[in-house]
Amino acid sequence: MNSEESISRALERFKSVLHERSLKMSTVRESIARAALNYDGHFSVEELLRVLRSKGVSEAHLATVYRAVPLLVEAGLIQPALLSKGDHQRYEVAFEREHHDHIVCTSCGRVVEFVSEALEALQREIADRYEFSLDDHVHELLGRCSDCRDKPAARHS
Amino acid sequence: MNSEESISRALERFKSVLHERSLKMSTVRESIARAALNYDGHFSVEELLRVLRSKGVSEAHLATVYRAVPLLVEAGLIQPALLSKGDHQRYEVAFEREHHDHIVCTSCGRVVEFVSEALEALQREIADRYEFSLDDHVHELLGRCSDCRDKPAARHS
DNA sequence: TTCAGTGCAAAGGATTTGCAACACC
DNA sequence: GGTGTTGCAAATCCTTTGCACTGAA
Repeated sequence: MNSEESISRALERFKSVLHERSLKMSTVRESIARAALNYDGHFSVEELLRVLRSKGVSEAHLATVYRAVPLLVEAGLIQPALLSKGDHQRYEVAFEREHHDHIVCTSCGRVVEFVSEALEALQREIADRYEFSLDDHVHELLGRCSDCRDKPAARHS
Repeated sequence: MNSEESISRALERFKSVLHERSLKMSTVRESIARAALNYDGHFSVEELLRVLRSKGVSEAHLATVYRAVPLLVEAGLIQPALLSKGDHQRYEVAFEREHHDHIVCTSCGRVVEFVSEALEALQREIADRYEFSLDDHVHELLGRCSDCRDKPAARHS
């Protein structure tokens, strides 16, 4: 979810990244970018396509969306998320959003985002200890939320 | 890598988990379990099969290994590892090994395991904060090791 | 006008599944 | 002897690609 101004800046950035690679900003590409930027939550390529279709905004083809997604990632508009969810890769808006990690309920699938500077610091410290320069990390906590604690564990997808 | 005694205990456990599900401990299943337990590092199903074949221990079929792996995971002999490595799922020995996370060099692919009680504690704290019971987590640090810091980033698979 | 973008269909690659023959308990 | 197991091949599922046509700069 983004404000109109934020979306404009994001599209501007997208366009400039495309330019650098001598690629073009097409109508379809822009629709896909907008749909992604407006997506509230974590989406798969298939789900993004569904939104595009439902809004009648565009008749984008599945393959086209698959081709656009890596470009959106490269431009920093979206980023991969929810690695542990077995099925297909999911993404979330990254543009002008602060870094966060996720805690996922394995029973109902609820996802909560959290920010912990202590955690970030600790990770930098660990990377230092092993003489790694830290570029990124994948971090997800898995458990059961307050509503599901009593129910038996059951991995959702 | 495990001692002979550890392997015996692991096979015992495997057998009992199979029993609970009225499944059987076959020769092939045992070979697969042994190969997995002896594997030093992080393996894919395909790689595990390769070891089985090379040792001439067994003519296990790929599909059979795919069928055995979830059972080995359920019995706690192995666990999924290296989620962020795009290609296929990898596993590592879990039986009688202490919990650890990984730091991966995105340039040369080197993987270092680390243990941090502070990190574990912090994760429990965060789960508490959101009223989640913490069952598990996925955590990988990505960066470049001391040998690769100068080289440009290049994701390995 | 010239590359790049798109739709479509077909290819890929990892994993799964149906089924008949086979092996444990 | 009766189940569960295995090999094999075919089927899936997500994702990628080749190609002829369309579109943006």
